[in-house]
Amino acid sequence: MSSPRDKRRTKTASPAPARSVGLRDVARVAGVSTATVSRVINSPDTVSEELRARVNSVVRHLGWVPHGAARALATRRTQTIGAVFPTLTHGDFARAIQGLQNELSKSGRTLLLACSEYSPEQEYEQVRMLIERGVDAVLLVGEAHHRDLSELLEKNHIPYVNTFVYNAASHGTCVGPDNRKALYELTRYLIELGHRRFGVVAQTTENNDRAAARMRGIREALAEKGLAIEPRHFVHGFWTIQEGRNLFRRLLQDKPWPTAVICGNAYLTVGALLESQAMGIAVPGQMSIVGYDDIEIMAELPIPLTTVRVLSDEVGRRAARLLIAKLEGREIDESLECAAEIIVRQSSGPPPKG
Amino acid sequence: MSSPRDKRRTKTASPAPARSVGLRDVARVAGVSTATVSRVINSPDTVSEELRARVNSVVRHLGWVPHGAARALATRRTQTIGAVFPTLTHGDFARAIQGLQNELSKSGRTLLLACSEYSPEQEYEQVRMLIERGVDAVLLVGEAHHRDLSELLEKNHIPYVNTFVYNAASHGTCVGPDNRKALYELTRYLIELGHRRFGVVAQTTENNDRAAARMRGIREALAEKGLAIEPRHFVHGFWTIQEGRNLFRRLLQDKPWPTAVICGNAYLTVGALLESQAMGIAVPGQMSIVGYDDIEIMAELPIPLTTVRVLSDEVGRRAARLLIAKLEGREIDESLECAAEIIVRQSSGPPPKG
DNA sequence: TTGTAAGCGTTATCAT
DNA sequence: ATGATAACGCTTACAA
Repeated sequence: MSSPRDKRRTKTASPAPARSVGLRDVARVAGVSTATVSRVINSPDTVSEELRARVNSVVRHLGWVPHGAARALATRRTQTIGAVFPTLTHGDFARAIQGLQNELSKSGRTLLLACSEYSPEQEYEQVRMLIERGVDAVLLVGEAHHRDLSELLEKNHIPYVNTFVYNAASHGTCVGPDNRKALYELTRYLIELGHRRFGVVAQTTENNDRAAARMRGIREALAEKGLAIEPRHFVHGFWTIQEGRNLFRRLLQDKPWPTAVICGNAYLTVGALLESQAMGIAVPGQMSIVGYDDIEIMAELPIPLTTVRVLSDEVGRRAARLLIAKLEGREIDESLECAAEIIVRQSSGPPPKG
Repeated sequence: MSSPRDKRRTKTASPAPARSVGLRDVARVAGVSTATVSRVINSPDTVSEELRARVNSVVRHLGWVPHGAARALATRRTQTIGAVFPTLTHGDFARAIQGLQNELSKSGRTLLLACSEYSPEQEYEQVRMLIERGVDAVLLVGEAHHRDLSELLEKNHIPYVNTFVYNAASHGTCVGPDNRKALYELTRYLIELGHRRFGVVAQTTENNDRAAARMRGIREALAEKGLAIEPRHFVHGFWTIQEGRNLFRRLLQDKPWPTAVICGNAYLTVGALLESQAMGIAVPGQMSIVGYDDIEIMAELPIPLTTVRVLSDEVGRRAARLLIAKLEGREIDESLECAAEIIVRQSSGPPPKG
């Protein structure tokens, strides 16, 4: 008498690791069908009290861990979402990842992480790989991507979200601050303090539409008052503290100096301030220095820095909720625009007289 | 005439997303068997030039992306490795993740990320979930885990590695610096400068065996000279810059002050230095302040900080290589101990006279 | 070199 | 409420 189950283990002998306990074993030991075991796991309330208890006890006893790939194959869902960040060491992305992770784990989902190194090609490749790994949805940074990326995602029916960007035109696909508006307002704040001569220490805008939008905000606010940044007062490069120092020094090669210097990110800002102190410049008496993004050190330096605070972990969290909503076919009611709040500290003030 | 292929799509109509192109479609369009398509992907050189070209072109044309779960089910490998970090925002872990990621992607592997929030229970649960997700191997931080964790991993034949720890006794399972030795040597360095009265600003050692090992290193070095830390000169807490400031201030409540203060991590050190400056203490003239771990700001502050540099991204990279070697049944020849180098900057010097 | 078909460990349909 | 069994989309003996 050969039951259908005996079919297993007839031929195959893959070089892969020895198989361990499976749902089938649980079913056999518990004396129920595989369907019942599956139900106990996935919809316990459709199974009688008694069987549920029996199966659960066998599961624990045998130490069975369901095989995700098999489940994924059957359900065509992995409960995994993928994210591609330009870099992982930048403070705001790290915080976003933490928030994302937190929110996902609430619904038993996991994060599959990839890194584009600010290259659209690499971003495309990473997304492809994530899709191959079966992610249910994808989180991206920015809204400028490889030209084939959206097609790739749509062909595969993968919901996605662009983070750290927001503008009304793209509502529903973006979660983040409105970069342009944030720096528009920061610049207005400085103009209202009386500043007219501005310097900018920026990170390169190549493959970084967030940084580009921020530059736009600055320029628009200035243009409204008939102002502009002199070319020699616009310097840009990488984004470390070191680079901030170097760029700041370059900015001040010739007089007259700008009375206000806007920096493109937290690290550049810290660098600029430290260099200004090394050069003996009085901040804000002689010059105001402001930044974008808020990392802890900015508030702790001897001259605490005025900056724009974005709650990056909130960006991650909201992006997660948006993706989950999309997966469940729900509409989302919460706002997708994240506040970008100007935190005025001691590094900004009116320009020097005369 | 009904070919066996016609069996598909008889019953099932899952609520899951519409299926898209599959290997079967590629095979059909290219006029070859499914086996051939599979071979073109996995061992191209066993297929004739002609078919290979034809299949590849159909793959591109149809935009087929192989289904990872199906492949994982068949091969029992996911090419994914899991990592559980206590937190993701701490600088050294972020760098390790970056290194890990980098090294994994070289061999087409991906990182599945989880976070334990310094809780052994949560770590255990996260590992369980990673196993369920089918990770081929697991990276952990530290070597003190939930009591059932190693059994869980071993029962499931999952290779793993403990990172950010190293001691000769556990060679082969650990990749990282020898925390005890690193702080033993840092303390020796201070003793040799002439310091006798030490203060420690530590992060809590609860669920953090790395921090505990570092404390041991300090105490051993002191004990060798018949020295010890006065209880009131040992303060500990969380690990932010803020906390560093607070703890430092508490440390100096009564005189006589320690002449050397050792901090448990980079953020605490920065906080301690900033607070010392706010208090008008001369560093290093009046007091030396040293730290553990090296983040960029430490080198850039007005008084650059002496600290222990650990190449965290190298920890991530080596851990990845070790895991891959284990998966491939290879022995690894490179060292698993990562250097912990004392970087002497300006914050340390001889104690004040008298 | 290429094709056939069994099997990977689940879920879900259908019947009971 | 439970059981039998056909998918899920791929890999890989084994046969040709």
